[in-house]
Amino acid sequence: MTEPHAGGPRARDTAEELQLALGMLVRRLRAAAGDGVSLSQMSVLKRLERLGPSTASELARAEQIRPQSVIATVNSLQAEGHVARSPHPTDGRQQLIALTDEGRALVRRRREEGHGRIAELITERLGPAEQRLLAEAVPLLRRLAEN
Amino acid sequence: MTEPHAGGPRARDTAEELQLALGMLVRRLRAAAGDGVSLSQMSVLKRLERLGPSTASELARAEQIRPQSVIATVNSLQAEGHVARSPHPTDGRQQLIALTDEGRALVRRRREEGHGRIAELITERLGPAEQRLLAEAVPLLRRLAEN
DNA sequence: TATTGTTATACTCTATAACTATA
DNA sequence: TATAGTTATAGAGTATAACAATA
Repeated sequence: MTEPHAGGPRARDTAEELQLALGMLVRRLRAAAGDGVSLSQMSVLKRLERLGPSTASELARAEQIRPQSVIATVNSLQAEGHVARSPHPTDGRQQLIALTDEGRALVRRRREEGHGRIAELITERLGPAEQRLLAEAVPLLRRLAEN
Repeated sequence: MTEPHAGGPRARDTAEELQLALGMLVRRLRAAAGDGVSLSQMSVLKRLERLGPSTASELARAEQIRPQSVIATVNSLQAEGHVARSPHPTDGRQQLIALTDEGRALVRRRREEGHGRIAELITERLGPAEQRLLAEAVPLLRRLAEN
C-alpha cells in the first residue's frame, strides 16, 4: 500500500470535505446576498473594478464562463444602472463595459460593509489564529480555481 | 478608527478573496461534474450515505436548503434509480429516502476515483506543505458553512 | 392546529446553437 | 474566413406560495 507521492488518501479526503463545505458555503452566501445584487452580478462588478473597462470576452475569460453567460449578467447590471456600454474606439465589433458611478459606489459600499455575511461569519466563528490560517489558505483555493 | 477586536481589515480582505475563489471553484466543478450526476445530486447522495435513510426535512436541514428544493433533487435521483422512497413505519406523513444499491455503488465509485476534478487539482497544483495547509483549513470552511 | 410532503411557478446562473456585424 | 457580440432556448438549482395528507 504505497502512497502516491504528492497526494494519496489525504488529498482525496480533503477534496471530499472541501467540496461539501464549498457547496454549503455558496448556498449560504446566495441566500444572504443582499442589496438586490446577486453573487454573479457582484463578481462581475468587482472584476470591472479591478480590470477597468473591459469587453465581454475579457470578462468571460476572467470569470471562467462563456461570453453569452457574461452578457446575460451584464444586461441585468445595465438595466439596473450599475454598468454602461460604450463602443470600442477602434474596433467596431467590440463594446467596452464599464462601471457607472453608481456601480462603483455599490462595490465600495459593499466593501465598507465588510463584504456582508462572509466577513461576519469569519469574525464570529473563527479565533485569531484560525483567521490567520484561513487567510493563508485562500490563495491556495485561488490557485485551484485559476485557469 | 478602532479595529474590531477579532477581525478588522484582515477578515474583510479574506472574505473578499474567499468569495471570489469560491465562485470560481464552484463554476469549475460544476462544469466538470461527470457521470451525469450534478453537484447537488452528488451532495444529496453523499449525505444519504452518511446519515442513512432520511426524510426530506432531514435532508433539507443538512443541506441547508428548503424541503421543496431537496424534493426536486430527490425526484431526479429517484428517476435515475439512485435513491428509493419508502413509507415511514410509524408516521404516515413521512417518506424515508434511501440509497439504492446502485446509488451506493455510484458514491463508492466516485470516492475511489478520487472525487474527480477537485482531487486532481489539489495534487497537480499544490505541494505537500500546501496540501497540508489546505487540509487544516477545510474544517474552518466547514465551520463557516454550518448552521 | 401543526407538521410533512408535495406541486406549481419563477428567478438566477450557466450552457449550446445559431445569428449579425465587423475585421 | 475569423472574431466579437448577441439572441434564443434549455437545464440545473433554488426560492416562495399554495395545497394535501396525516398527526
